[in-house]
Amino acid sequence: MKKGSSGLTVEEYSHLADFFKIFGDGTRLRILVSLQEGEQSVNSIADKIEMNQSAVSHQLRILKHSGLVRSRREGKRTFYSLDDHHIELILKLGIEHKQEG
Amino acid sequence: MKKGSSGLTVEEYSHLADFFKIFGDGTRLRILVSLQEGEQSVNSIADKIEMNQSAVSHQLRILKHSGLVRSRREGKRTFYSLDDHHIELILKLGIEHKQEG
DNA sequence: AGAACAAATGCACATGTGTTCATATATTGA
DNA sequence: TCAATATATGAACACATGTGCATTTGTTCT
Repeated sequence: MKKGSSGLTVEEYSHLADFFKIFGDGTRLRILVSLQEGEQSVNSIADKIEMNQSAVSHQLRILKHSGLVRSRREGKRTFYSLDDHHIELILKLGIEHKQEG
Repeated sequence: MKKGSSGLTVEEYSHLADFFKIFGDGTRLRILVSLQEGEQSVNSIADKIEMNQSAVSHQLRILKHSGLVRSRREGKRTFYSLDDHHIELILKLGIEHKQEG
C-alpha cells in the first residue's frame, strides 16, 4: 500500500473525490437540502424542485448508493430521508463559503 | 429572483455545486493536500503526485480560477500555494467522513 | 542570439454524467 | 382482473471532463 506524504493512497484520494462528487450537482444539492425538512416522497421532491420524476429518481438512487439517504416504502410511495450526519455540516460549510464570496 | 424553501436560488445551487465539484477529482485533491505543506512549483508537484506536467498545469489553472490557489512567479518557475482558508476544513471533513465510513 | 529549462496552451480522444423518453414494475382500490 | 397511481429502470443523447501529446511562451544563462 503506497502512501503519499499526507497518509492517503492514490486510491483513497479517488474515493474521497467520489464522495465530494456527490455534492457537485445542483439537482442533488437541492434534493439533499429539501430532505433536511424531513422525509419526502419522490413526486413530492420532484414537485418542489421542479424536476422530472425520472431525473429525481435517478439522483435518489445515486444518493442512496452513496449512503447519504435511505428509503422507506409506504404503499405506493417511497419516502426518502437523510442518512448521514456529515451532510448538514458539509452543506453548511459550502453555503458559508459561498456567502463569504 | 426565485427562492426555494431554504433560501438559495437554482442558480446559486449550481454555483455551490461547482465549488464542490472542484474537490471531486483525485488529482486535484492530491495537489491541494500537497500544497498544504507549503508553496511548490509545477514540476515539483508533478513529481510528487506522479503526474504529467501538463495534467498538473491544467488542474492548477482550474484551482486558480476557482480561487483555491494562487501563483507566484520566480524565475523560470511558478510557485503555487493555497489561497482559501476553507480548503483545509473541507478536506479535513471529507477525510474524517471517510475514516468513519 | 541560441540553448536549456519551466510552465502554459490547444487539440484530440476516451470516459463520465445528467436528463428525457418510453417502458417496466409495484401497489392500491374498484 | 383492470385501471390508476407511484416509482424504478434502461436506452439514447448531448454535454462536460481529465489526460497526454505536441507546441508555444517565458525566463535564464552563456
